[in-house]
Amino acid sequence: MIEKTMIVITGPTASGKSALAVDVARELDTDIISADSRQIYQGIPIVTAVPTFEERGGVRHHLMEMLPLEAYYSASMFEQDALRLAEEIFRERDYVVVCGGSMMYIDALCNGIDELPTVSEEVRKSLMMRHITEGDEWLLEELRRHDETTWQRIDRKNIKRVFHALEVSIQAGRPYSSLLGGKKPERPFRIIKLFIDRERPELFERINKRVERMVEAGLIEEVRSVLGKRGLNSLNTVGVKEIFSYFDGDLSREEAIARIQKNTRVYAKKQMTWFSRDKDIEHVKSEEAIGRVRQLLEY
RNA sequence: GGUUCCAUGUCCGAGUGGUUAGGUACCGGUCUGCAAAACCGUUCACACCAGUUCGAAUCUGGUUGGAACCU
Repeated sequence: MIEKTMIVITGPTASGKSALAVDVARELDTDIISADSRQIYQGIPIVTAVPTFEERGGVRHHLMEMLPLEAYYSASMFEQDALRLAEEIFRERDYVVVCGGSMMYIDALCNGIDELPTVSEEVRKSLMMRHITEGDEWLLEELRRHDETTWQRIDRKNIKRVFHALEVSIQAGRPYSSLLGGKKPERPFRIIKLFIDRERPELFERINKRVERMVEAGLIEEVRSVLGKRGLNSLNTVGVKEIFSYFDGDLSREEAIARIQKNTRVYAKKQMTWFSRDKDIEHVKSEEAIGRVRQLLEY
């Protein structure tokens, strides 16, 4: 019998992941699980490039447009949801396709992520208040008190991470560092991880064009419709912040669009950097990708 | 044609005789819970030509380019 196999398709934004995933899923007659931290939200399909009905080619897509913008979500929650879905799909199929560019989500799904307590609103709020009044130095001292190990090795300029390590330590009642380093879990299925490579000039060209298409498709109106919710993390997204600046009058329409293109390129580069050190990933050229999948699955 | 003003790295932008502005992009990197987040590193200048000076991005003259106003 065939070993259950998860085919993970990732790559920089605008590299053509979604289309490839649909091709593969159709060929294998299975579903797609989206691994995208923004497409999971409802209300911003244009700016997050959610595939249209036609683009989905009849393939069922999971974990897409399923949460209100206010909802909290994380890599760990994604791991749980994706594993549960995969298990369900594997009951009837031998394959499942995962597609997305959210680096940490893919890492959590493939390699697992340590179990951490969910930080309560009370802990988070009170820490936030004190941080505001006492400042970064105080926060660092607190971290040192609660978790010397993490204090030693953390990037102390990255206050977001300092804050998180501290809030988890407080919530757990033990150092954050003591909660890490769990064993890499064994997944009950084979994982094939592919990264779509594209020449940088070509990728950048695709990004620029895609942003233009988004504008034509109603990007600005879409962002206007969520203007009242600005400030939410789900809207701290390339393509949304720049249009907010345009509404504020800080940028002209053209400047805003150019900046979206620029920031999308920056994001694509981050994705490339992240995956460049993943030794389990296979880099494939976009035009060779489908052939490589067939080869790997021994057709 | 005349008068005045301007000319700084990809872009924005400070400096007005003598140590790195800064930001941003590019390039490179970090990453175990909001990750399309957050953070870090390197590189890149003083429009051009003369002159003054121990020393000029900074002062003087000219050249080129630009802006505003006048005719």
